[in-house]
Amino acid sequence: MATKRYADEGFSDASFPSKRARKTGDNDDYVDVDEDDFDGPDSAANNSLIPRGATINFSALTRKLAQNRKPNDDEDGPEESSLTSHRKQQDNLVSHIFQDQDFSWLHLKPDHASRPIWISPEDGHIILEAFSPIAEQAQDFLVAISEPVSRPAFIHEYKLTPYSLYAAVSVGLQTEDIIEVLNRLSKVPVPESIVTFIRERTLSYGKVKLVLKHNKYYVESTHPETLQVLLKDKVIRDARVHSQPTDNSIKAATFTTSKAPVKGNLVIPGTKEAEKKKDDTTSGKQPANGTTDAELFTSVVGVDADEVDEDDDNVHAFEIDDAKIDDVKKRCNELEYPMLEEYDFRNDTVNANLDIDLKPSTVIRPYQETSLSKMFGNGRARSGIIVLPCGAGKTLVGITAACTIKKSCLVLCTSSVSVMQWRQQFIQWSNVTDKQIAVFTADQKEKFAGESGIVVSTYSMVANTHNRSHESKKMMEFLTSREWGFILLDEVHVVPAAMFRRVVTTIKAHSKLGLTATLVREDEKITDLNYMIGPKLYEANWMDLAAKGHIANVQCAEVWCPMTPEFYREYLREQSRKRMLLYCMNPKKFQACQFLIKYHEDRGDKIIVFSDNVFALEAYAKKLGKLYIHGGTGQVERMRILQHFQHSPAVNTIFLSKVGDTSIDLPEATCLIQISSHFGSRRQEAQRLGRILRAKRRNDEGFNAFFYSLVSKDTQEMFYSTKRQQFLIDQGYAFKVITHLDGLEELPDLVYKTKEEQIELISSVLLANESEAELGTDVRAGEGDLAGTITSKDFGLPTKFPSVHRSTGSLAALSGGQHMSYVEQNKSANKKLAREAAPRHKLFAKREKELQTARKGRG
DNA sequence: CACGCGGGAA
DNA sequence: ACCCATCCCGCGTG
Repeated sequence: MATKRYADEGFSDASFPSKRARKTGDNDDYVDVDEDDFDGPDSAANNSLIPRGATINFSALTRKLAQNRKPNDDEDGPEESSLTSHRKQQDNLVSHIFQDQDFSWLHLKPDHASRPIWISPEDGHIILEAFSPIAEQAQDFLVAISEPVSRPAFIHEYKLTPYSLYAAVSVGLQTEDIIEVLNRLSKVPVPESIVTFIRERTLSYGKVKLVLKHNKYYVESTHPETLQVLLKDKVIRDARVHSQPTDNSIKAATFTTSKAPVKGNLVIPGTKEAEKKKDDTTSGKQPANGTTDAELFTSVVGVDADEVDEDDDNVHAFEIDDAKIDDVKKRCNELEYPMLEEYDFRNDTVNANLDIDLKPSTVIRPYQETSLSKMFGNGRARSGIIVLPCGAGKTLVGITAACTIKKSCLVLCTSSVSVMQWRQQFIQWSNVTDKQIAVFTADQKEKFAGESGIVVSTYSMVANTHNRSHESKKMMEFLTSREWGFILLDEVHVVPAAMFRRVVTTIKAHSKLGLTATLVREDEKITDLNYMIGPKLYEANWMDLAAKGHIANVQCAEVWCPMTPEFYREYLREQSRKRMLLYCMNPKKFQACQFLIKYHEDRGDKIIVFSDNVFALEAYAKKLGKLYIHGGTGQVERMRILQHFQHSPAVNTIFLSKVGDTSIDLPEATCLIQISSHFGSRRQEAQRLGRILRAKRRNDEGFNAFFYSLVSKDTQEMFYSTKRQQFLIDQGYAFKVITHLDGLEELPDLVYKTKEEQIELISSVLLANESEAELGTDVRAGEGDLAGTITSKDFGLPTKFPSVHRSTGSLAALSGGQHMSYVEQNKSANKKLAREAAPRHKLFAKREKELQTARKGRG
């Protein structure tokens, strides 16, 4: 094996990794063949990831290179012409996927077929062949260094960003190792531009840590020169504490040097390791290598962990005054050396320990263990964010982290319902006692007894500045006056909101863990989290978890409901707000909803129907004779309805408004129907889907849960629906479009079957709308607007109305012998729609312009 | 003091 | 371009 060979050649000294990286980082390495490389076929065949030592078949190589020439090269002869046509065919296929991007000029490595990734030199996008035998390991690596963009079945897309690289460095990866592994995985040599980008972005990011150790704060780095740079700054220099009074000029150049932290004998409770430890009394040995950072590399490229970590053996640090921490942090951000926070909780003797542990019966799942190993990989608690889908056990991850740190812990949630849930789950999974855990909300203001404990509260409780009750003030003093070992931020995607971000600064916590299922917002504030909390430590792949049976396998579908002529006429003449009501109340949608409920109730499913619009919610639920909950429903009534839904065989369907998105502890459901889905919130869509991910029974059909979006055809809903689905599509969910529900017409007691009923529905909608409109100060409809004219007030996009692209021709062909007729809505088509609808990014706009002028020049 | 209501905030 | 939720507080009852 080539790695071995390097060791034999004597490169295994301390500088080995960077030396080797320099060698392989040279792109020509893969094309230039020196005789050293002809060392037999076995060396390459055994390990597809070895860049050098591959047997190179020259004719194959030249053929490869020829094939990768631009297609418009001149060709003659009969053979070439067939080749040309083949190439054209290929080109069509490829350009369909990659749009206007053509990278066929890139040199493929000779053994490219066994390497699973491809890197775009222009924008740092990485394409992964998910069907590669080593895809899983490659995925582990890619998740660590880049941002997952899209992960459908076969081809995954990732993107290198400054943040992702920041995160990579922070979990312990080194610049040259990142480049090296990328190079080994890649079909094409890692482009120079990308190498430069990685070097630039990892030069300062993630290199500096703020560590609390033996109750002193240290600025720590594996690179002494980085510390020197920081000390050139006055603010930081002034914050420095010299342990022994020595002459500054000499002392300034020397740092405390110690062994780099290792995981050592830290055991995360609930893991297999912990299980082993219990049986094994002679537990002096290092735990089995399976969770360390270095393992990442071993699994991917077969480099020994020792080799990779050699640079990392020592860390250098200087102490700083704890009163000046905030100044130093701020200054480091300004200097572009953001400090990662690490908490050496095992050596914190000032803050009292909290005697909690997981119950012996509690065992965590492999991916939960993986996410926690990213956090505790070096034996300290790193601050950061863990992204897991709903129903995958985020709470247990948080609780396990708290049980590992064993210090006072503050948990913050978005609603009081989840406050109670967290408390309940803590008691369920760990041996925490009633006295150790306290709740702080508007109606319960408890403190824990003793030195240490857990407080569960809401963001608004802690962030609130105005109008404090006396009790709250006292409680806030309690929270702000003490040092917290650990702060858990549930639904961390809400934290960037201007108000909530205050909590991060007012509470003193040594380590912060953010949990979320959907690290997306429609604004760009999500990136702020990198510096407010820490980097993303782990993100699970939904499809992966579904395949392994941890979360439900969901069939997603978009049901197109045509508008009745009467409704469509009203729709066209109305303003946006009334339009929404009209497409929600579309009789065809009513019928589709009724049909789907019947269909799934007959299968024995439990169904939740979501509607953002309360008017529609009430109308649907009443018409179809189902129970419903919305914001106005009292707490007691809510519980009663949910109880019925959960236990009574007579109640299999409930209707929910936005209350269902968060703040309701929903029982398990297996089918979900959305009847109103306007604004394009990807997060809401994902959150709703998450409501059925817990369902894992009925495995016989292959799918355990169903997710339907009912969409009124040729309305704005089509556009929003596409936008909303984007997050799930990126996670790998395929939305099918249902244009016809077979058997709907034959449904007994089908609602709104006659024209008279439909007309009546319209007038009730318009009437309700009138009275409701009086409350608001909506702009009245323009007097001169004619029916059928799309006014300029309408969303500003009249020419790009998405329905134009979505309408299908013949429906007859789609209705097969099945209960439902499906037509595949492919991902790229969805993406295309989204791209056309949304304003293009500057970069793309520029590119497009260039291409257009180029085309003009040619034609 | 346990409620239910209305108000303000975001 | 926007409604629906939540939260907290304070006040009034039984």
